[in-house]
Amino acid sequence: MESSPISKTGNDAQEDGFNVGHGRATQVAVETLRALILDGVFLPGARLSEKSIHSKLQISRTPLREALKILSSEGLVTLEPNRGATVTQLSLDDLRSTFELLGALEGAAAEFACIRAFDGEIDAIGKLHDQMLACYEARDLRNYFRLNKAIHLALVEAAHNAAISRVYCMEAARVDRFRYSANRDLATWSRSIRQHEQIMDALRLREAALLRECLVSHRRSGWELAHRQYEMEMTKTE
Amino acid sequence: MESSPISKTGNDAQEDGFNVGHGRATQVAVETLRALILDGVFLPGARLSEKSIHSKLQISRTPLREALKILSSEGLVTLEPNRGATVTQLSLDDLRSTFELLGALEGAAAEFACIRAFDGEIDAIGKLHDQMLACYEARDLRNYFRLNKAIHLALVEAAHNAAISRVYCMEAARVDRFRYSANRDLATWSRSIRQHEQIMDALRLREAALLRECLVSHRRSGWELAHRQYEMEMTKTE
DNA sequence: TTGACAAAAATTGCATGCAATATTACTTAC
DNA sequence: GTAAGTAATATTGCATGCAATTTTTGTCAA
Repeated sequence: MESSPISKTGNDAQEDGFNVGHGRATQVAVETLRALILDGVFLPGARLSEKSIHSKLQISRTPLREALKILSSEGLVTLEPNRGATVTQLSLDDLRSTFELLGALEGAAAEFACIRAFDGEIDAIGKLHDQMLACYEARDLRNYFRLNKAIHLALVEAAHNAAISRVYCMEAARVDRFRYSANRDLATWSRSIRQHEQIMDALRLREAALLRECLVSHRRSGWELAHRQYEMEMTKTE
Repeated sequence: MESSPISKTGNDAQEDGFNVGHGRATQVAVETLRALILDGVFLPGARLSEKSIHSKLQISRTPLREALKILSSEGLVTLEPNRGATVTQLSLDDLRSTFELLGALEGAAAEFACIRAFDGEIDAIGKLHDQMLACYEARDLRNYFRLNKAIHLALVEAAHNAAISRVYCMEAARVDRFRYSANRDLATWSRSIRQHEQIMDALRLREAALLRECLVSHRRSGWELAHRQYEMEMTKTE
């Protein structure tokens, strides 16, 4: 070797140590961006210019563009031809229709779960439920949300329907920010707890129609909270 | 101009006349590939190597790769790292779960449609229904399928729920090949017609529960047909 | 012939350069 | 000062070249 070692085609720009190797940059870009959007680091409406992200995340433009295309078809990012990407801004109608969709998915999942779930799965949901109750007693909102989300997901998965699970996860992610908002009074919180108690009872008895009814009602409450949260964010931003 | 006109960076390879201009290659790639996959030109399991498609469709690799990423998140294409893309092969379980999902979506849409649909929308569905009946009488299978699909779509759209419509279209496309298979005897066909009559009646009366019941029943029949079609294709291929 | 191993070819993944388009800054007339 | 027009700048879209990886081919020993 006569000259200094040339690693790749001008890869010298990448100075950080954790090069994940070949064939993962797009994947990394998708996951990083998705996390940043869902965690609210990139707020709705924010421009995601290729250059700014490139310099921030040290991801080259090609995998970045592929990632943006993927996130766009997930609905997290909005692409305008020759104008670049922005974080998708949900309209109130988007939010409403997505909540109705999630309700439909949970309702259907509930019926299938009553038929197909293993006893072990129901027990596992029961355990999550108990943990969630403990968080409620301790007024631990953060973990309450986490467990709440886990319960709803576990219930959907208990339906043993890959398509429903897949769509549910994707759509739920888009509106999570509004589902788990911090502004809830104790009355609202305790009502949610009571609904979850009913849900657990119906699930344990495998009463499909009843469980569906509980979930529909629960979701209606969830929508009202999300709606308020949405209005609040909008007025705050204005 | 002294030398011969240089158009773009070696764009001379593109000899066909219909250059759509700047900023549309990826879009074109997505739509072309999607059509080719859904029309069965590229069969499930077929490899979609970048080079072969590039030479066939005259689309350069960058927009092609972006298109494949998009189709992958739509579920039409399966990507394996460093191994390229293949047309997604649905397992029987994928097919079942997708049919169940479509049932859930149509069921929910039915209830919303009974509340929200304009009279004009219901009339329009009625017109499609009558046209479909005429195709049945004429034993015009091709147009029967086309109208059948249009009716189901119009019913979902009558729910005025963008999220449900979006997911329905995407998931329905993935399994269309199995829904509208040619191998149906007259008895099956006439049963489907009778179910559609009931659906129209329930919709006109805006009887949500009844309409849901009709759709669930209709879809169960559809699943049985699709299941048979799937088994047939599998045994034929083996 | 079969198996393991290695070289060669093919294929994917990524970085980058240039063209096309959009946006901003600037000039000038009114 | 404002509006319209134009030049300058920035940004996106795409083609291509090279590195990394996988697949195929070729070789030789058992």
